[in-house]
Amino acid sequence: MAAVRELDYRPNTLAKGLKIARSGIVGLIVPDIVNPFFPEIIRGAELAARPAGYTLLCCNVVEDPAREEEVLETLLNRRVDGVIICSARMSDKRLFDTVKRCKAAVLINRSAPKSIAGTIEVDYRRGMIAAVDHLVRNDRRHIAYAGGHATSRGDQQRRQGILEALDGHGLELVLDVPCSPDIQGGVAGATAFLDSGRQIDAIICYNDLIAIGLLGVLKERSIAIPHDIAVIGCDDILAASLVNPPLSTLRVAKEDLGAAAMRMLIDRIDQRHIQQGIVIEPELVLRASTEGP
Amino acid sequence: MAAVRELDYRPNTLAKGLKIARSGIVGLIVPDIVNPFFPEIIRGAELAARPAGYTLLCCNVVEDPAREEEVLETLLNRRVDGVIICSARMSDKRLFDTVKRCKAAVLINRSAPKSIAGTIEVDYRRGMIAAVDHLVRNDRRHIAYAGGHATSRGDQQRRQGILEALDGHGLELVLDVPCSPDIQGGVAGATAFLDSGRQIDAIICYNDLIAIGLLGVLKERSIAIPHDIAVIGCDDILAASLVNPPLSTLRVAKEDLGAAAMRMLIDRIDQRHIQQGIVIEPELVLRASTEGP
DNA sequence: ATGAAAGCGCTAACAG
DNA sequence: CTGTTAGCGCTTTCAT
Repeated sequence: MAAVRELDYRPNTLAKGLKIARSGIVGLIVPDIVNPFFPEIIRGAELAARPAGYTLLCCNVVEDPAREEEVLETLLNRRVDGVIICSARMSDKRLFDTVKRCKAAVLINRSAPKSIAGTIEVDYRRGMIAAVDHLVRNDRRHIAYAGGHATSRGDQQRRQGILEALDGHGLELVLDVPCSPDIQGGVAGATAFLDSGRQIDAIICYNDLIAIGLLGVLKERSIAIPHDIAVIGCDDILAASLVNPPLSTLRVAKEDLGAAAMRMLIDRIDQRHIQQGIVIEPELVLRASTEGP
Repeated sequence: MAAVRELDYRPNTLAKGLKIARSGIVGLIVPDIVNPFFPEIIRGAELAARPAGYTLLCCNVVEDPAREEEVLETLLNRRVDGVIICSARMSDKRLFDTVKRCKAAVLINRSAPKSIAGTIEVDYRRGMIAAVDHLVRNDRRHIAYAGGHATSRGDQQRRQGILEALDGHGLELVLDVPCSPDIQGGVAGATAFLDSGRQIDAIICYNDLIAIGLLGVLKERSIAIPHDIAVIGCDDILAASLVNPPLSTLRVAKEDLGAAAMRMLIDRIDQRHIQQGIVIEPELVLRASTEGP
């Protein structure tokens, strides 16, 4: 102990990791760290990781599937003890093949055989049913969807919920436009809606960023919200409550989501497969971009 | 090569790191990943790190100096090749002592002897002088400051610029209230301003989150912005342009900042100390929370 | 050119 | 209970 102080000795975590075959690092892959949805997940995950002695290595893949694979490969070579992947865009086959090589894995918003990875999914289907029901209750009949990437599992679930609910009301989806999941995507989407010439009185968006971009264009074109067109987003990011008019949205407990994913991952690392899959219910938050309940 | 395929061999980065005494990991410490200022820095840093073969290990210290030290220690034990620290809150002594043990380090918004660490600083002093000048030019005479943590170097620089500019106009700072650098901090700050009973016609905020929280309270109390009180934020986060009224602010090139820090760090890792310190000039962005120029 | 061997710093197993 | 040793998987040096 005297020598420790004398030489300012620090244990070398690398060497320790090599010996005990555990790096003490868990990876977290997110599509875009600049999208405010993900930092809260990261924070939840990190808050759960540190007390358990793990360091969180979070990687941003800037919405690029090739980079997603490359990053996952890097993490595996670093012998991370486990990996959490948010909204993976890879094909099932490639994803499962790679993830199988991990000691432990948890997928957020993607399903997988429980032997390969634990899963945490937001029930966007149910959430979107609530959103559509609310719109129809307020006499909206011409509903459009500003969707996300086709490769996104969450996008498919949202669409499924929307179609199902519309069907229940004897309605059809007026328009379905894929958008990149950011403000620019919403701007482009809005233009596509307006240029289509179709009658639209409500737009549901894949996420709040798209909704915010859309809102900007509609206001510019002097379209009254919600009078002419009601808008609903998804995620409930900070900006959703701040824009004008404030945005109705599906709130997702993002920090809880991250923490739950991390706890599940640690359970799997320790070979305790207590819970195999968790489903989180989003909550419909009504603000001025749709009329009251 | 046949065997490589056969056995699905993957090089063990840990073992390699142990041998060559380079982990290939660079650390990035940010005070709060949920504050939209930082994800853009992270992205810039990551985008610069990957082509150079480094993996970015980004750590969130949730505005807690104790955790800041703990995290830095963890990174050192992992033998990271270098560290970038954003807005470090530690005392000079502790910070320098720890950072000295790194192979390479870069500090963002904190100064240090160039032998210990490279630095990237935003010239908040100059930025705030521009902000005050603009307010005074529009006949604001009773200016208050919603500041940040006293331990923040950036806070001191902002205050210095404000005081200097006010002095040049023969004015004094009406009120100086420290706020936690988030929306709640702005809400608390607004209450403190209003309860002070002092006459105030402009408020400059440490960052946009504080300004946004403040804006909410002012609107609630039916105070007209900018007519009664002008508000200026700092950072130009996404939400700044979206709130009502849109927020005037000091724009900082966040992604560039992160990328510049990473390039400087890599230079230092490679023993090329090309640039020792960089100063970034913020840009005054005028929106409706202050009157036009 | 290709191959053998030493050793990075740690832990776990074993001997004293 | 303390002390020694082998070996984790890689790179680098040295001998063939």
